[in-house]
Amino acid sequence: MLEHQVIDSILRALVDPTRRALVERLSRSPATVGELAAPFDMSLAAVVQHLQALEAAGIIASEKIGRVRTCRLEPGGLDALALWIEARRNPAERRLDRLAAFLKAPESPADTPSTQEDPS
Amino acid sequence: MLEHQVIDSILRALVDPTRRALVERLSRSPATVGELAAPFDMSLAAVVQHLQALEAAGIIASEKIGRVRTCRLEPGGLDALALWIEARRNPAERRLDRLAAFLKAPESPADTPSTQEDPS
DNA sequence: CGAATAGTTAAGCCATGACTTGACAATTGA
DNA sequence: TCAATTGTCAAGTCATGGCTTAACTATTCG
Repeated sequence: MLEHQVIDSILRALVDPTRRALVERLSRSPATVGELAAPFDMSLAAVVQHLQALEAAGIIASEKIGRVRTCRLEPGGLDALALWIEARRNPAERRLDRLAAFLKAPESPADTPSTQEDPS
Repeated sequence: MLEHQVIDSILRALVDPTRRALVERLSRSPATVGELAAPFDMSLAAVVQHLQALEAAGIIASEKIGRVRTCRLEPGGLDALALWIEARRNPAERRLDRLAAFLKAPESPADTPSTQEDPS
């Protein structure tokens, strides 16, 4: 998945106030779907849909034991967005993007454009 | 404006890919509306609307000289979101929220609930 | 087993947001 | 002054996203 799309899904997840509240709740401790839904004035199904969006974005993870699903915050789930922001904060630090790309490169360090280029 | 709403408007601004591209462009250097619109396959009016959303969110600023408007990135425009993310990254640092609130408190440091409470 | 619990999925409704077009305003150059 | 440039505003169209209800699955308890 391209970094660009990762950031897109994170932002689409966080733009909803209910999902932000869920993230804030989970930043304190893990919780079950029922516990997470309780404070909200909406159906359980709606909360489940929000949780699915957060999980698809890699912001939370969950495990189902028996009939109960427990959700927790995914540690590095917001890193991509934090890096994007930091890169725009000070343009001089836009190298951070390359660093991030390098750090999570899968294989073949030979095909990276790196610093030298355009030998035409 | 409450911090909660600031974060909301920042996220609503950044969730659109076109507006993110505009921010990325402006993170390199200021530019006029026409220059900003050029790379996009959409009407100038649409780009203007995007720029208004970014400015309303405090992410960019602009100044009109003659008939040309020049836009630039607003230095601290993403700070509120960056702080929110940082606070969720490590729950132990959720004190950052209080710190941020304190630093931009207008007056009357007497009405802050602070740490002690519920003397019932 | 049978009923209650906990969650999941699907379908549909409705508000919001992104884009278009067209009319308009204001500045600048010939 | 007239025309081109640069942007702005308003109204309307269309797709997307958030919520609901209803039907359904899977687990636990009596």
